[in-house]
Amino acid sequence: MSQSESLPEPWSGVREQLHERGMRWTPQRRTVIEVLAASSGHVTSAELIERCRALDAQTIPSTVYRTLDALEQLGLVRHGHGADGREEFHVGPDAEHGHLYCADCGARSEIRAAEADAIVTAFRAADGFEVDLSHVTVVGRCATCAARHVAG
Amino acid sequence: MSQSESLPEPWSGVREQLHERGMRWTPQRRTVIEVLAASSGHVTSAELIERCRALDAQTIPSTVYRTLDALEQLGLVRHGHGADGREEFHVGPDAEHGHLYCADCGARSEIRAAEADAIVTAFRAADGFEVDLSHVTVVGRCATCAARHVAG
DNA sequence: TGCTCTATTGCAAGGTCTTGCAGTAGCGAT
DNA sequence: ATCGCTACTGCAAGACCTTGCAATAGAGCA
Repeated sequence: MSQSESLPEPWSGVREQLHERGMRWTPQRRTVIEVLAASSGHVTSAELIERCRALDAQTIPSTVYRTLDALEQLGLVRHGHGADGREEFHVGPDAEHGHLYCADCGARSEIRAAEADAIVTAFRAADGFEVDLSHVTVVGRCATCAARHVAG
Repeated sequence: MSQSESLPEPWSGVREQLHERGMRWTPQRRTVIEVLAASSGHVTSAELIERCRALDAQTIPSTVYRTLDALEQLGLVRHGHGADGREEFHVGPDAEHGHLYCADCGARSEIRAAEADAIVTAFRAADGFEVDLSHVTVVGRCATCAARHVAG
């Protein structure tokens, strides 16, 4: 009863969502979810683990990874790989977007709808391939660095 | 003088290319290059290391990684990240292509020129961003699996 | 409340990849 | 042929991530 379900959307119903799938609500999962609820945008696994440890010093990395897998099955987070290939999580229900990474200056930005459409459409038309955008990081050179490179 | 430079193109001139950059020709590098010369398409770091060990049991992983970095500076190989984020190398001078990976059946294929152009053009037009295609692995569902998913 | 079933946890081991450092050995010059 | 400079190697430590297994503890039910 002292179930202070103080979690903000879209997390308030996680417990029920887990139960519907025969999964369990545990203190460890609660810790991970609290961290996710306080995060926005992208987070690397390492950051997540570190923040969990701040809430609960006993946090075990493998448990965090497995919890994230579980949450991904519920569609509450999505994982992708950053420019260096390390895992990275997108938080939130509308986390469907890819990333751009400038190999020169390290700038990161999100792929916008127009470009996203261009990609999805190109592959669908040619191969019937359905792209999972959220999983993609496109590497290259941003406008500024590309210009400097040509000029210099 | 018994320099049996029996390496096939584009490897025959590596030694000179290294020297031009103030880099050195060592037995370890020769081993890595022999392995690369005998490879085609894509290879993971792990495969590369294993094959090097077959030629020279003393092979040290970190040396292989560093050699690959050096060769990448010469433009002889390019690295990218597979669907699981692990490193993967493209061998050859025309290694400029990305990959498609089906998350359902695991099928892999290369991104063809038409789609590649669509991507490059979309980003250039919108942001002035110059995409490095060889570094990209696009994850999603191939035509077959997408159809099965809709039908099932 | 107490019991059973089994999803999860904690741990340990293993694979991948990076980094710093001291010693080694290419390579150009003498 | 020898010497000096410094790029490279080998090693060790460490970060990141996965997997198998025995023990633990949620959840529903009597």
